[in-house]
Amino acid sequence: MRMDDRIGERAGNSTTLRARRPRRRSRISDERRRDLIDAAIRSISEVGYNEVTVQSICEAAGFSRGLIGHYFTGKDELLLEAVRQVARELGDAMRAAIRAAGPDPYDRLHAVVRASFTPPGFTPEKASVWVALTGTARWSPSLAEIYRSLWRSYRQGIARQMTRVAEQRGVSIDADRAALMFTQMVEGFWVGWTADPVAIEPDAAEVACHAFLDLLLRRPTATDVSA
Amino acid sequence: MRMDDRIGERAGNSTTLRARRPRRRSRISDERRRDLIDAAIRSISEVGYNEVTVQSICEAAGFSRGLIGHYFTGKDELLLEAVRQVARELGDAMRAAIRAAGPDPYDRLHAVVRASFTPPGFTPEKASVWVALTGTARWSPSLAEIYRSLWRSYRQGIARQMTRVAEQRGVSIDADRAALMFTQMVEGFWVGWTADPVAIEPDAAEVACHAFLDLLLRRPTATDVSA
Amino acid sequence: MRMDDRIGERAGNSTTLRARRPRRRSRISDERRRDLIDAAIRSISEVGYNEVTVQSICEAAGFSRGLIGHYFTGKDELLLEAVRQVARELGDAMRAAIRAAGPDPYDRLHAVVRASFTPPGFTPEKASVWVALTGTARWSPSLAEIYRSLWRSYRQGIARQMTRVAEQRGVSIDADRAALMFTQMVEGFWVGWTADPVAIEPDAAEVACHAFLDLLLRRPTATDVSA
Amino acid sequence: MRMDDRIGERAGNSTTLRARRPRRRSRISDERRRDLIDAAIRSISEVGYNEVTVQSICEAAGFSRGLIGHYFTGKDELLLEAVRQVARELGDAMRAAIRAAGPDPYDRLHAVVRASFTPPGFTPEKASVWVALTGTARWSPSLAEIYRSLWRSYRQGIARQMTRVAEQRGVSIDADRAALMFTQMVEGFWVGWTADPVAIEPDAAEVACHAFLDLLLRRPTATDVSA
DNA sequence: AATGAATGAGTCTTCATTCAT
DNA sequence: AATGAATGAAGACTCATTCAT
Repeated sequence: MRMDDRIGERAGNSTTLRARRPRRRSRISDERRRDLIDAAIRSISEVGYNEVTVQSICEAAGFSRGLIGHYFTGKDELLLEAVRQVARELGDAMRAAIRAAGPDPYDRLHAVVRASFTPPGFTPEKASVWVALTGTARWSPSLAEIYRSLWRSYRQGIARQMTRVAEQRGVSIDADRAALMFTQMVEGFWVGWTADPVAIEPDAAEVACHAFLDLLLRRPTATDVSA
Repeated sequence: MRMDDRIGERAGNSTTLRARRPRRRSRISDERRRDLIDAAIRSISEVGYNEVTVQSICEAAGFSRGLIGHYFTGKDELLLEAVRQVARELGDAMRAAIRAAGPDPYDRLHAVVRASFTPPGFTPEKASVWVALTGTARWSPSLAEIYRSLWRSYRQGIARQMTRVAEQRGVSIDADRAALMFTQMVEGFWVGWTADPVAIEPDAAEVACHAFLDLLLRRPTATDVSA
Repeated sequence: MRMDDRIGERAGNSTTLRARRPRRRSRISDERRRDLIDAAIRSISEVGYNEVTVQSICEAAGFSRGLIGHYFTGKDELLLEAVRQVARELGDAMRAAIRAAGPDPYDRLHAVVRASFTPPGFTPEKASVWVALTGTARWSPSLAEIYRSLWRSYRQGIARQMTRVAEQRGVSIDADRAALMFTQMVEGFWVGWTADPVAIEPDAAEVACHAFLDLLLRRPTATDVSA
Repeated sequence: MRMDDRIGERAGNSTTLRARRPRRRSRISDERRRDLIDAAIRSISEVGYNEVTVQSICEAAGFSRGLIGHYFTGKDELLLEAVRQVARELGDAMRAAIRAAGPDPYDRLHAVVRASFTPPGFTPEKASVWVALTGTARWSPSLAEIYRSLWRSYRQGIARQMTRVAEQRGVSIDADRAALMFTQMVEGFWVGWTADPVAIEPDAAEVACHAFLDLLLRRPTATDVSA
């Protein structure tokens, strides 16, 4: 199916080509949209992004095929909303973890690590949707945008905390580069777990990321040569 | 399209229901298979794994649609071969880089890093095919197998060299975990570059990975807390 | 096209690889299935079993090509149902004729003959579908089964009535063999009419079959040598 | 595949639309044509008329796919020749049987019966090709013509012999009708054996046809009522 | 003479979408 | 609000045929 990026915007805002009544947002309307989005997430996770069909989604939602047309301009929009939803929940989980970790930047970093590999931030469903997204983003501006914004804000937060820890410890680091290394390692673990869950387990991934932070933020020896 | 994993094996071995001519491997036959595989790689890279069609491949190859049937069981087998080909070339490039780097394990590690982000190992085409693979492997045993084998051998090589460097330097590391961290960081950079080529550039990725190695293998301070 | 005999069973029972909605039998659903089956019969009769296409059927039914997928697993299933339908109607017509003929076995035999060459049992459409079936049954277990069951029951009924007439008249016959001769003669006339309608007309065929019955069931001379 | 009846004529005579070198009949040329025709017969018998492909024929002949174009205008012509060949051999076998039976018309009739259900006239291969023909003749003028001519001559011969026997015995029969009954019974047995070889065996068929002749040609009682 | 490489038309099937009820 | 009937476009695959070698 072709990701039609013109309808990537929110349904409410978009003016699609063929006139379509905007269906004012009632209580039940929101509920159905949500039902379908959740079903889409489950369905992607189950059969894969390529194999999802309107049929498989509506079956997962317990509704008939035709319903989708009442709440979304089409399959593409629904899928996009589903991915957006996952991205939003990932971001929310991170923020919540940071908030819960208290003010200490070191604690916060490790809280982010934990949140990155344990529910509700990391779940099999979310991870597989996310990885499906990464595998398609290159050819879909809308998905790429979702990808960019999640990591951009994640990365910024990480860099900020790293800077503070480094300052606390008197360590000098290139925070931007370190944050980049960190986010891509996390990304790599997500992808790895999805593609090869035997070799890459969430627990090990979490431990590895904690270790990376410590490696990065430990005080170097006098003779240290690292850049 | 459904990745039918039963036909993942080489065409020569598979016995489909309808007897299929074993197609003696002639010179031209091999050449055409190669042509089509290359075209498939280009086509995946151009339009994405989901959007590749027999037509897009054959157009890229400069042949008519029907030709695929002469050299492959079907589209699925061709795509699989294309992905295998990419994986093989990635592996070959790594091995060649190591060989070229000479015997020193430290040089070898950095050579692998370089090869991971510069041609011929890393090319936009290969990277995008690879990332398409990672986004689908979860739902396709054949793709998952390709994924596993590439990283498994890559990881082993890395761990071996890391162990040797650590011994040389008198540093104690958990080589397996370090290798895991390393491979997933590389994977994360590949995915990141593909999905967001502006934020993540191959050069920066390479620098970051070199830095990671140094971080990992530098002599720690007496007070260091890392595992 | 290949007659896939694995899907010869009713759609409701079959479990195909991809789960297929059992399609609740609604009023309109039954009606459409029937429409398509009738159209398939017309289409076979018109262009021949080998030349029937999904398109020719749907055109005959006045629907679009895609509809077939809603009501049948595929073309094969539809064709099989069409042939089953013809066989069923043939059997029904015979039974109805026998019932209408009253209790006398001699009357019943001739009623069967009449029904075998006049509507509604025998119609050009039914005959041509039937003959198409006979020409393919050898290579299709499902069609062969249809063939077998029709004639088996036809033959049994004939043999029973023949036995009774023979008893009435004090004639000794080998009823099974006679029934076999009879059914194959009828079959031969059907085939003959279809392939060469000029030489073999239904009227003549009917007369011939009546004559055969009389020949068989007449009282023999004292010197008769027939077995 | 569409039976293109315009090329039903012999290759040598026909002027097909696209210019085609007539390929003068050399020794080897005739041999190859014959090879291909035989292979076509085997192939029809094996996979059915509908499923025969140029590939299956050429494989059966031990040649490559392209060869067919050298000796026939196309698949259709080859199939037609194959069917013609079968019809010719059936006719030849009947004539040979009659000749071998000597001058007595009664012997001749039974010789025809025997030849109709035993090799070389009747063989599984020939029978299945023949039945495939009967199932398609309705929609193909060329096949219909083959059908007609075989039975026409068969029927004439039978009628002639029946007349002679009837005269010898002083029995009055409608020879044409009797011949028709006879040929259609034979046809019905052929079809029946092909479609349901368990219920209808050649031996039983032969016995039944002998019985039919005796039934037909026995001296009737004074009170006989048959027409 | 024979091969097999290449073509492209034709067919079945899937599926997103529309719409009357 | 929800259904499911119907459409038609798009894709994969088969296969007869052509033709250079």
